[in-house]
Amino acid sequence: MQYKKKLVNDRILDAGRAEYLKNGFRGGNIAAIATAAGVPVGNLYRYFDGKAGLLDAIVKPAYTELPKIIRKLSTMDEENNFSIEELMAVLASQLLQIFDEYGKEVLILVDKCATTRYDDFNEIVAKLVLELFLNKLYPEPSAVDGVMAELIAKAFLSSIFDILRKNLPRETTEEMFLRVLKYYFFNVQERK
Amino acid sequence: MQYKKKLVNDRILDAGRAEYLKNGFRGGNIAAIATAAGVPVGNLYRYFDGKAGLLDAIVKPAYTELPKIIRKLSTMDEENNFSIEELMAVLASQLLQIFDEYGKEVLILVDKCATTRYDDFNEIVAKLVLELFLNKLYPEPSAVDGVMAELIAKAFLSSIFDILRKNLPRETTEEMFLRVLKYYFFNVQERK
Amino acid sequence: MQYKKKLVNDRILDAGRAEYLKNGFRGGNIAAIATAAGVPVGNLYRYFDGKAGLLDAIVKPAYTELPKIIRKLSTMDEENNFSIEELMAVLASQLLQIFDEYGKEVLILVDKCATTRYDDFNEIVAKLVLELFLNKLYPEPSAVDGVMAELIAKAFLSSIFDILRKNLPRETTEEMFLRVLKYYFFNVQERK
Amino acid sequence: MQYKKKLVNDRILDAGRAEYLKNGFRGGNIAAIATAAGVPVGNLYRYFDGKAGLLDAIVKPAYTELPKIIRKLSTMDEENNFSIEELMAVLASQLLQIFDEYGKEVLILVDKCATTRYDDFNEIVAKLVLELFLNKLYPEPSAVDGVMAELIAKAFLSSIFDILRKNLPRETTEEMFLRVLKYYFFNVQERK
DNA sequence: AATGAATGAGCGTTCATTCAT
DNA sequence: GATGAATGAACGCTCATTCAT
Repeated sequence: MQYKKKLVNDRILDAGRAEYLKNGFRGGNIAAIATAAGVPVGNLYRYFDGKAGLLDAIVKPAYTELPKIIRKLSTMDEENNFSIEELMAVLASQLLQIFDEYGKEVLILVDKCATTRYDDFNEIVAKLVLELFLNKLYPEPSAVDGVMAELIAKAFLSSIFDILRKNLPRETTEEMFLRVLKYYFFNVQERK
Repeated sequence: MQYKKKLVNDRILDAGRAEYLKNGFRGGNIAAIATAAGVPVGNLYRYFDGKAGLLDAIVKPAYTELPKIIRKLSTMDEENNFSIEELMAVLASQLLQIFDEYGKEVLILVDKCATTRYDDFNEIVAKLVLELFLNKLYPEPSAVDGVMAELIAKAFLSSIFDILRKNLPRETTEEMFLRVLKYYFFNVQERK
Repeated sequence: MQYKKKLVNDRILDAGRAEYLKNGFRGGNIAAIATAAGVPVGNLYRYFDGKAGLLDAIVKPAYTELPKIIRKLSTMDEENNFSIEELMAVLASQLLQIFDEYGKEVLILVDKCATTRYDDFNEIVAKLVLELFLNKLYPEPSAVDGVMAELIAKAFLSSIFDILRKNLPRETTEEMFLRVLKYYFFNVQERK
Repeated sequence: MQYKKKLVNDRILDAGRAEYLKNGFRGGNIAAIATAAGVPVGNLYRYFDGKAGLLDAIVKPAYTELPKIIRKLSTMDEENNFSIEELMAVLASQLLQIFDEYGKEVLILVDKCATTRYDDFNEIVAKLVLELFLNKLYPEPSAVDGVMAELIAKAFLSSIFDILRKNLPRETTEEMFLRVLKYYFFNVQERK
């Protein structure tokens, strides 16, 4: 029973991921997911706790992992006192790794989870990125600097997610990541 | 009684705006809008052409005006050959004006119009901003430059909309607009 | 007040007649009637007792008059012992007269009063016509003769109403009435 | 479970047929049909495409078959040059057959399909019957003959449908059909 | 008395979820 | 455990009728 379950489980996850990515959580259709997965609706409910439960299963790992990685980077940074260039390089490689594993899930979180319990994902990640760079960008931030830093963090992320959306080859993605990082975080103080 | 109709009309618009902003178009509930407006459902239909018609009434002006203003800026730029600093100043003041009038509406357009006829708003505006700045940022763009320019246009807009979301006092908003413009478009070539 | 009322009253009746004739009672729209009559909806309700009451006002005279006339014909026939030809002539002229006054109303009764209290109109009139002719057509009717007579009465009426629907000039209508009468009631026994 | 689906399907069809026959298409109530069929509303939509789709399922075969049969009769007539008596006999038997299969459906088509896509049924059938008999009734028709022929075709049909409405035993129905045919189409020229 | 805005029950339809087999 | 038919609450919308002005 368990080995069979794994297969069905994955087919449902695949179909759900595709459906939620295409139509969002609200617009997503459980019957369509079941059909795409080749599973009767009733059975889908044996594997997942309904529409919301399936979303959980698809999206929760990415929802917890991405913040975790950025937090780990923060502690690494505190320990090593990275230069901004070093931080950029590490962040780029870490993001790449996450997206290799959770690319679609992240896009669902970013774009398709309005009115779900995940709709704070953007805020959470932006706040973490902000913390990561704030003291490097604005060592003694004014009020306006603080707002700016927040805006930059969000915009940086939205650019990163835009790249992700483009589904480019891995190397191109990597190059774009680095250019974007440079664009956002290089010589920021001179641009005040 | 014209007075009264105007009042009801506005109450419905207000309630609709709030509902769509909170729950999006799909998630928005007509009965809830009617209740919030203090109007029975049926009466709402005397004022607006259903759920979609109400969205039209709320959002169409912003949907047409914002692109129009950017296009006008493009022709002004062609005529006067603005420096990037001049262009930034004019754009900032124009955006401020639009947002004074259509702030919430723009946010609905940006975030809450998936699966409506307005879901191309972000693309349209991004493309126009891109055209506005492309030749100033990358006079002879490479392929990667082109992608970058597109990313920057989108990110710039998302920052602008983030500011809008913050609902800051007008002067602060203005200052943030200018800082953001500077952040995005100043000395870009040196950041390649 | 009373002289004004007459005018408004008639405009509503006209509009209602047209609407019910076009769309039937169920399909008829009170707001459309009010608009066509140049009267606010609310006022229509001061003149008539709603959608059904307006139908009453339009249709009741015809609903009572047409049977009355045929009944009168029956008693005349009993008194004078008309030949079938004479009866046909009198009936034709009487019907013409009724239709001059209640043409549209009869058509509403015939075609557009399904599910109203008038939906027995066809039955009632057919039964009366049947009585009028039965003893002349089948002096000693068998069971099948009785059914036939009923069918003929109904069919005769439907032909009469068809002519009415055509809205031909009065003389043509009259000629058609006579031909139809002749077609239905002449030498019937030889057609058994 | 195919068996079960068939059963539910038929229960809905039965309930729909009864409801449409009683209240017409417009007046028919989907919830009432579902209740009568012992099915929740939602399930009805798994079987039929809504109110209109259910009407289609009930009525379409009759709508296409009855005209088809009359057309086939027309070509048979052209080939064999039937006498009017022969034509009458064939028509009677064909109609009987259709009504055995589609009796109620035809009555819905005749009386209860105003404002649907089937509301031309009476016209279509009348025109076909007219074509079938016109040259036999009035080989060289005058203008008035033409109108008369049309009236007769319609009245004949309404008599046929009246018989159908009576729900008589099959043999009686057959006898009535023949008498009606004889009544309408025998020695017509002598009744001018 | 006149006006037309307000009212809300009722409709056809959808779809996440449950349940009988 | 697997299946997909069954379930019914909830939605957007209509329109005959009422009511405030």
